[in-house]
Amino acid sequence: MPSDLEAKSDERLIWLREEPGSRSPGHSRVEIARVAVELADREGFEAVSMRRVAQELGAGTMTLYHYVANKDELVTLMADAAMGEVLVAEEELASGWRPAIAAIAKSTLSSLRRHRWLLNRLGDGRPGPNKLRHFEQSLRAVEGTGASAAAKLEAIVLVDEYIFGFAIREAQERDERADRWDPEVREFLQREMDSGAFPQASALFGDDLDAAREFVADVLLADGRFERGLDRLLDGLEASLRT
Amino acid sequence: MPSDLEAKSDERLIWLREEPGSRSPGHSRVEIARVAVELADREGFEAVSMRRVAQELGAGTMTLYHYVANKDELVTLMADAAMGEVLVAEEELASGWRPAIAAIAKSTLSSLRRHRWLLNRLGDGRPGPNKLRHFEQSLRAVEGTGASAAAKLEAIVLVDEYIFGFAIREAQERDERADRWDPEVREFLQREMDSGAFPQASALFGDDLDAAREFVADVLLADGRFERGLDRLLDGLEASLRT
DNA sequence: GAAGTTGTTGGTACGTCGTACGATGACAAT
DNA sequence: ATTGTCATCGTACGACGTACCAACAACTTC
Repeated sequence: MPSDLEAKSDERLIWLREEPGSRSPGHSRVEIARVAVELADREGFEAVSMRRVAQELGAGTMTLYHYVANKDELVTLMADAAMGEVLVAEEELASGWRPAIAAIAKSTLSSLRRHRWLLNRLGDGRPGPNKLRHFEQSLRAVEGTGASAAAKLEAIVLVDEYIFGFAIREAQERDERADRWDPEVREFLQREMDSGAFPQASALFGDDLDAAREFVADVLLADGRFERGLDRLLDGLEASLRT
Repeated sequence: MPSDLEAKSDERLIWLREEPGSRSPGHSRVEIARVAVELADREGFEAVSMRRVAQELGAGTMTLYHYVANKDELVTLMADAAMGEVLVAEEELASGWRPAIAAIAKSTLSSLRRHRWLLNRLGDGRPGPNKLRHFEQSLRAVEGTGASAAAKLEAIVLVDEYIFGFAIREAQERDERADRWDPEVREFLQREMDSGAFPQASALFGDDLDAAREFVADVLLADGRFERGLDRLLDGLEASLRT
């Protein structure tokens, strides 16, 4: 019933199976993951097929299955590789919980920006080594607050949720702007506005839809919007930690 | 480069093409969307194939293509149908901006809960009629604040982002709990904790991983966590609106 | 009525995908 | 040399989205 894999799995979790290596294999999981991530970054997630990744590696398709049980595990590897990039330098953690959390948050966001395909895979939260490391860092960041375990956990999760939400909306907005304000969409919106059914939206947008589009993009992609929202969240958290 | 459709499209946007109807067709877009949504809710998003939806409808596969140009449009229809459910009753909007926004937010969350597959499609923000209606409602909700257009927009988006983030994390958590705390994952975590590389996490979790798992789920799935986070956000917004 | 037009249906087929199966080659131990 | 096992990957199967087109049905025009 859960949308994901039905788990045939007499197989063990990938993190518990060590990768082949006894007789000098030609590849490795990290190499495969790296190639797959590069491919996804370059040509989009839907370009990542077993055949294509194998080709990119200069190997036969089925060779991949010696390193990975199925495609889902490949994606798990990719996601964990990306998670490895969000770890921040140790010094960043030393300067109080707010800057520390902010640093981790910004690093997470920039990883999500680099790897947009991650956004589609946010739903499946299988923890991997790098996700654990990230979690550990987050805990270190809030160590000094003296808050309860539950409060710490909730704070970390709340910030993560904000990051995901922001990244999704931002990517969406960027796509829309990159599509150069598709005339079809424009026509649709124009018609809807003219119908009179959306007085508030019409008032907000004015009569010039193009200008309105520009305005929306400017607001949503404005520099510092992420930091501003994060600050609001941290303000709320700080207040609730003090009580 | 954007991961989505390369837009062959001499075709027009689905909302600008009226659906077939001149000679009493056997189906309709809303019917198709309804069936597809039910199927996705029941058996997960990956069960939604053109063949399967057609079968569910008692029609031939290719018949669908008379109502819809391709699968992507079917999904667009599904997403907009789900958006229709987030509209709230008019009275909810009358009682001040905070309760109004909160009502809309809760309605949005419950739609995301009913249709988990929506979470995977959050990235593609093609606006449909129901999304416009939802946006209009949100604007009505903040109408009384007297804030600038940009501030209103930013506020609405910020709340939406929180909702998405929350829904994603919650679904993840629910899945993990529903999988009955997979012994493989448990073994992996146990090993990592024992490695000594995660002192903070170890301290937080204690030595009983099962109890720790329960604790985390309790915190993250606690009643009212959504409302609490939302309140924090609205507090921040309220403060920033006043200045 | 008949004939023509055109909306509606869906069968067949092609190229893609994930991957099961099993043949082949390469190395290490005997 | 022989054997066993690791590593590679060709072939094939059943799913998928959908292009193409033949068939049918309903309305229009005479």
